[in-house]
Amino acid sequence: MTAPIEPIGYDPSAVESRWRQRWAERGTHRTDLARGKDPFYALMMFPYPSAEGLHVGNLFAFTGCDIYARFQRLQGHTVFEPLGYDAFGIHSENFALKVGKHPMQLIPSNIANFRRQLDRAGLMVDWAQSVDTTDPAYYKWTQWVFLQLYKQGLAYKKAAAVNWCPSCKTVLANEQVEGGHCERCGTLVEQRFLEQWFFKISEYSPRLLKNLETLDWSETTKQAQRNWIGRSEGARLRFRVLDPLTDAGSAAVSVTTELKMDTAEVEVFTTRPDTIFGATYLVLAPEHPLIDTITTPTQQSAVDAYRARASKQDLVTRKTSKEKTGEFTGAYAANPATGELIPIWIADYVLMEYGTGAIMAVPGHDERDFEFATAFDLPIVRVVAGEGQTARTPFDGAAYVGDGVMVNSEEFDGMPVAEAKKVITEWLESKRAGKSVTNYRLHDWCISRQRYWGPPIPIIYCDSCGTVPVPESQLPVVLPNIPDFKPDDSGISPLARHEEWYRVPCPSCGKKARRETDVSDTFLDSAWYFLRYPSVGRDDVAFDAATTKKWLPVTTYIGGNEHAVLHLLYSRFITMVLHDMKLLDFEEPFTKFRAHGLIIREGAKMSKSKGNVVNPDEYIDAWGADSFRTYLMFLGPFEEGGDFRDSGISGVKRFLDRLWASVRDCTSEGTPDPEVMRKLHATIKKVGEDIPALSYNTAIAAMMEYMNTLRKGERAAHRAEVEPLVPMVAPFAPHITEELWEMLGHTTSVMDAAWPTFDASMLVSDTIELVVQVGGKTRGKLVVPKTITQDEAFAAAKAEPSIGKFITGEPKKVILVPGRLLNVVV
RNA sequence: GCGAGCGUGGCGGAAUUGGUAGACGCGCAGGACUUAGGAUCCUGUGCCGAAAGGCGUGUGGGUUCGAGUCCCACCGUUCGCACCA
Repeated sequence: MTAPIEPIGYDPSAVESRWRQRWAERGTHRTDLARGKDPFYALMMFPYPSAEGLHVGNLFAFTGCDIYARFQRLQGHTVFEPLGYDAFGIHSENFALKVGKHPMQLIPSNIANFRRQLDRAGLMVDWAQSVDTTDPAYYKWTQWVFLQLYKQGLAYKKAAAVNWCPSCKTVLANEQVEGGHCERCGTLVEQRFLEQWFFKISEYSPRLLKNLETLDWSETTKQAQRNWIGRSEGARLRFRVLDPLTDAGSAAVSVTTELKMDTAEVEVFTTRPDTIFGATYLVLAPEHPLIDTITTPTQQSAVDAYRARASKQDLVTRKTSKEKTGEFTGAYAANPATGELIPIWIADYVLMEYGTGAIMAVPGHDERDFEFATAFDLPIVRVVAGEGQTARTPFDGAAYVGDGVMVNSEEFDGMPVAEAKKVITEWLESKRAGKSVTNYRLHDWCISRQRYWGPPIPIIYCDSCGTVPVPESQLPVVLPNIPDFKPDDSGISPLARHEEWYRVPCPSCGKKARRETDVSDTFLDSAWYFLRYPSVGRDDVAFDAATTKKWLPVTTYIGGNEHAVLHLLYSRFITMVLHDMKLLDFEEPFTKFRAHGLIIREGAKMSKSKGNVVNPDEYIDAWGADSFRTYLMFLGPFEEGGDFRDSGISGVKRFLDRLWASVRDCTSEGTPDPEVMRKLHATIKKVGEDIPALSYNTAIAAMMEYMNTLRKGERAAHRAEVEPLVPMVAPFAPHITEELWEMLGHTTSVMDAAWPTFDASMLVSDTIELVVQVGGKTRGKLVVPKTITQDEAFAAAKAEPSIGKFITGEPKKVILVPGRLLNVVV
């Protein structure tokens, strides 16, 4: 980096340390939660306190939020701006494993380091209301949240697949699987079924989707949630399985009469019920429970082998590999539309967790089915004809997925696809072969982690009473400090190795029982933390009713779009559940959400391997926090991020130096310059509009522009010209502006000053600069009265030689845009 | 593959409803003050051209008196999601 040889202008380190101290002494950043008027809850996503310390990305986000919050305070709101630490989870645990330290040792020192760095950044954070998710006083209530869901029947246990490393004998998160191999030992990862706790978030799909319409959120974030929830309309259709022993191969069998009532049925979900006449086979997911019943003896061993292979494959590669594999079960089902027998296959391109885990394959009109049918030589029938196609148009190596009319579909031939969807579904419904349904992609939230570094799930298993929730009075279930927190070859959860911990009496019958040894997902810690901040200190409740009513929902939430889906969706879900329990009077936690951009450097993402990581400490040492903050906001639109360059920061420092000098040298004698005052009012207006729109870069540019006007030709500013600028700069550069505010004779914090108001009458002028175009090309400009008419403007343009010379002959047309422009068409 | 966004000087980036393209900053050039300047201040700075003038917002079309902005096609790039039936 290019550090300055010596700081010029004002000395940031002296000013900044002085004000940090005064803020602490005076409690400038404390929020009067009980009595504050006009509450404004400005929330930023809390960080994971890594050992590397604060990242510029964190600081960029926090500064952006802080500016917004400070602006709201200057507007007269009582602002609450809390910050805490999201310190549980696999990141901390993996790092602890790597450096061979215990997370219980590591996290407090990481937090202390973060706090030191955050303090230097000049954030208006009320540290008295902080949270640390690893503090038992916090996770007591995380466990309480779990119990509320359990009470509502929204927490349940079921077996689900996890990535399993047979060599490390441990569960791996998806990000620990690299190309199907364990990132630690390189062994091929398998999947394994474990009993895990789930939250029924899928029940809330329609509400989570519908409420999005009412939220003031970044459109990209809303769209990401919509995609994730994945609503699709279609139908569930039932296919009767024929008894393979009696009917296999006899394609002429009439399906309607000869079937017994107890015959198995395959239910599929499809968004294209219209193509039922083209369904030439069925496919079940390898995990489908019906496979055992329907597979014929001759196919049994092949099917078993395929299922074994599918289960060996790890979850990541299975989902990304596009190659079609499968196996025939030997069984057939009847197509309810055609009555024909179609074979039932199994293949891993069908996912058990979506829809019904089974599909009807329409190879003519679905690319995946087409690939599969081609690979296994299954029949492909056209049932939709597009423009210029007929029932007999051959497929040119690909499925036809476009629009068109039905063909080869008996009485539905000629019907447009959209209409056929409806009509054919109704027809199938009347035949009791299906019904129209809305399906959601969103599946239940697995909150179990077979790990150490998280809050223990507050459940006890008793041989007599079964699953017993830990009574709320016994919370927290404290995570024990065990030295062997590593997942090792002994089995599943590290806590499961500690009998002295998991052996407890049953809370209901007192007999010997056993604790749940899994911990909960980090996303649960962060799904409710915003409820806790205002109620920190209350040991008796998770959140105080009156305080919550006053301060929530969160007024504005600012954070990274990497959490657009999971964190934000989980927070919404938990809030809805608590709302339904009448514990909250709102069901959406974040009224307004804005996603900030990403800071890159020299066009590339910052990463240790590229060696382009910016250490905020260095820059704050060299330039001061005020310059650093302002520079971060100046380098691009906040919502898009920007390119960090060492060279750019000097311009911002110069701006603050010039502000300093202007205040120091300002005079109260004489009168302010009217032109400067006009510019001042225009600047007040512009900055006051830009900040709430998060257009920080243009707000700073406007203030710089004003500074140029103010000091043009080395003039000394009048006090009235420069004083209003101080609170305007304050959100960006809080330390220096406190100092300047004091220099101007004020005894209270600049944050308790009012945002300057602008006088709209100052902005209007009697004359305007009229741009004159001839034939659409700009040829000059004229200073004219605002009320000029078209004829007058034309005459004036013609009279001006530098413009008039382009007006040759009679104009075809003259256009006046009042107050702006005159275009003469020749 | 699907979805969303973005392509503007040497660089980061500005541009109401279509109405002076390049604000602001960096860099660069010239000057002032200086023993000195990598500090500070002032002036200039899209490209070509001596000038007049011409050309310019990824490419090619279109609408319009007028397009960075609107429409169509394409190219490049970034970020999500990814066999979701």
